[in-house]
Amino acid sequence: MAAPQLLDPLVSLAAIVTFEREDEIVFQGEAAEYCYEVVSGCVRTVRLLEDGRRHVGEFLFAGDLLGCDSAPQYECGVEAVTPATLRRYRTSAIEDRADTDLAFARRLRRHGNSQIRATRGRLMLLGRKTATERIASFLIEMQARLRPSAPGAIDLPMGRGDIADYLGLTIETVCRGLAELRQRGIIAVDRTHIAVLDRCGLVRAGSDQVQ
Amino acid sequence: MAAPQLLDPLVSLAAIVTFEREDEIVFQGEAAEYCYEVVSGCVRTVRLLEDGRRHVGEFLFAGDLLGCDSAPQYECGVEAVTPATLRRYRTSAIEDRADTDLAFARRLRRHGNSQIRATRGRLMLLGRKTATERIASFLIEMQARLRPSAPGAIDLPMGRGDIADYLGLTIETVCRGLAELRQRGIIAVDRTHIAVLDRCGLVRAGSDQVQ
DNA sequence: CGTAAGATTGATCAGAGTCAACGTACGTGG
DNA sequence: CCACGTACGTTGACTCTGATCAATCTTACG
Repeated sequence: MAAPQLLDPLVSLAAIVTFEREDEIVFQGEAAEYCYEVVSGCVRTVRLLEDGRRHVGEFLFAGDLLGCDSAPQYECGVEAVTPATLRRYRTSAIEDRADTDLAFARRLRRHGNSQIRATRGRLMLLGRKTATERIASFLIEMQARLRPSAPGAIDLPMGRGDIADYLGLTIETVCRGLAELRQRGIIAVDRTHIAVLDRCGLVRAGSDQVQ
Repeated sequence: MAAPQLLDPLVSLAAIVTFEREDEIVFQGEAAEYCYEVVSGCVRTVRLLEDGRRHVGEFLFAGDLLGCDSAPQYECGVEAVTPATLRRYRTSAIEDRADTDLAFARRLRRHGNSQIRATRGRLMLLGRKTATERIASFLIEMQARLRPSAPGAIDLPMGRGDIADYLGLTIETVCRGLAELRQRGIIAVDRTHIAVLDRCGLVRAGSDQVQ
């Protein structure tokens, strides 16, 4: 997700915006005037069905981009998981730059391509993996994306409800999956803090090797 | 998925390749040298887990593009659902053109963005919708993408197994979901031929309106 | 210290998966 | 042209994973 320096050429055009925990950053369906780069904190994209079913599309951390897919309206809401600081760009500024700067356009294209690949990987997870496999895959993803405070440590900024909605499960099933991985000696769990004790076991539990 | 004329500027560089039903067009993991445009027929992208679980990423029809995300290897296999004709381009030809032609680069970017949006819509489907909702959404998608032989007619080129792997279900559950929609008077089913009798009912059954 | 929000665990339920039987259409060859 | 065989689709019976409902525990915070 991180796209180092992708928007650096435009940084002088950015407004800095800050949000508290649980603040609404973008509303689903609103006209998509801005896109964002996360400077610090964690945010989530959220979609709702009429009856209240909720889906978290992705979690975004420092360096990640948001809303750069130039849809006319935001197709999902964006909310702050933790206090968060973002740089806000006009969508048109990005488009204009891409329309005049080939190197910038190439980097934007590469970023979009890696987004597609990441999203497609999640389709297999949601369509075909068991609850425990999803949780193991999630921990592997977070370990790769979060700076560890100690080797093997994962400090999750989001609660169990967010994880559940990200993985297409319920809160209770997330708890039970974590408990199972703990009982198998693969991780240690303490609320937001996870310690990976057996990295290979975790990868195996996630069924992440294909073919 | 369709991107009218996107690759037209390169059409003189294309090789025409044809495949029979169930032929392998691209192997998962292979070096991604080519990308394709479907000229006729239907193809599917497929991913496998070690234990044989299968996921169909997408179905592609005439005008749709394939493998244009410039990954170093193909992240999923591609197979012919029906006899199919494709135009084959070197990935490098597309990249080179995008690196020198701003208008082409913009169209390629728009295409990628619409791919991302379509894929994200599928995340909600796989993560939060019931079997019958998935099937209703699938029929709505196919109705929009396939040329109808008569008003309300959907002639599915793919079998129940492919539909099941596309929706994260089993063959039996797909059959039962179709049977339920039939019993509710929303569709008529005859093997590959579906008739939509109650378009509004189908949309409602798919829970496709958000918020 | 009291309260509230979140996490965990247990008991029960239901939706989808599995296993199995049967039906139907199509293709091949006698 | 019919008989057979095969592949695919459908339906039924039963199972199981994960959802739901409920109670308890933990932690953070006023």
